[in-house]
Amino acid sequence: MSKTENNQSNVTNDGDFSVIFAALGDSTRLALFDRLSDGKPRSISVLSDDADMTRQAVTKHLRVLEAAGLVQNHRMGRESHYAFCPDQLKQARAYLDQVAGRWDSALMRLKTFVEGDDG
Amino acid sequence: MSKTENNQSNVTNDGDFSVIFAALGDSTRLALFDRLSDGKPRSISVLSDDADMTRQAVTKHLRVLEAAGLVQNHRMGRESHYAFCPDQLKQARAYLDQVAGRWDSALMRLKTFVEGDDG
DNA sequence: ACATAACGCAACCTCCTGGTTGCATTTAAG
DNA sequence: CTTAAATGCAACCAGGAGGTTGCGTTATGT
Repeated sequence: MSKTENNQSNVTNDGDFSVIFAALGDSTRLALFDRLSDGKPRSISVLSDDADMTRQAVTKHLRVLEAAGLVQNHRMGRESHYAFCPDQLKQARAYLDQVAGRWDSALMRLKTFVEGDDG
Repeated sequence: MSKTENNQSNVTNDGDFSVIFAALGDSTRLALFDRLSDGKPRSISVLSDDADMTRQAVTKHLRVLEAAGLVQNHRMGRESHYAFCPDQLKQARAYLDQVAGRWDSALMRLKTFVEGDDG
């Protein structure tokens, strides 16, 4: 990815975003994230109750989400509560908007080119 | 994920979205997708030239993107061109918007509750 | 005080993923 | 026609991801 091409991708670091997407790229984790989006923090046990896997597996998934900054963890007494964290979500949305915008303007350029060529 | 809770996630199938996010959840693939977002289709060789891996590896990544519907493939003579495909991107954006919206309205409810409680 | 609920840690296992190599095939170029 | 480019296919490999089990530790509740 260097100089042979008009590289205007302008993305400071794809890597960061790929971490976010990778965290959401598992159906179990996406379901957990989706469930926490109502704002209510939940303990690991509660989140594990209706999952068809072990508490430990859910714990691992929650830690992946936490490492990606999508979720926050607060220990309350003997239980550890995980809560939705919107920052990285906004980042991901902004990135996808940027990519979509690049595509749209490419379409615009093509359209005006064709129209100018035709008319 | 059943009935013990006010499950309004309203997501028909988390799985589909997780496939999209998983496809974007690799820095190499995200870079490829980002690069194709300018609308210009590119051959595998061109896309492999400035990647620090084998053509076969790039091919595999492109196929993952294609399987997720993020990219389209058209064979042109002896070379196969991959082009950006915006549909699934829009889907992913819409989903993230939905989640963010759920979070925002949860915040709103909390805010009005606190204000009503206080004043 | 004691039982138990909620959790962490670590070992372990299996399978998928990212990547490579070698070779065959199709297509363009000279 | 012959050569080289662009790709496909298949086998293979190492490492990581998802998941389980067992056990220890810390709080809660009674």
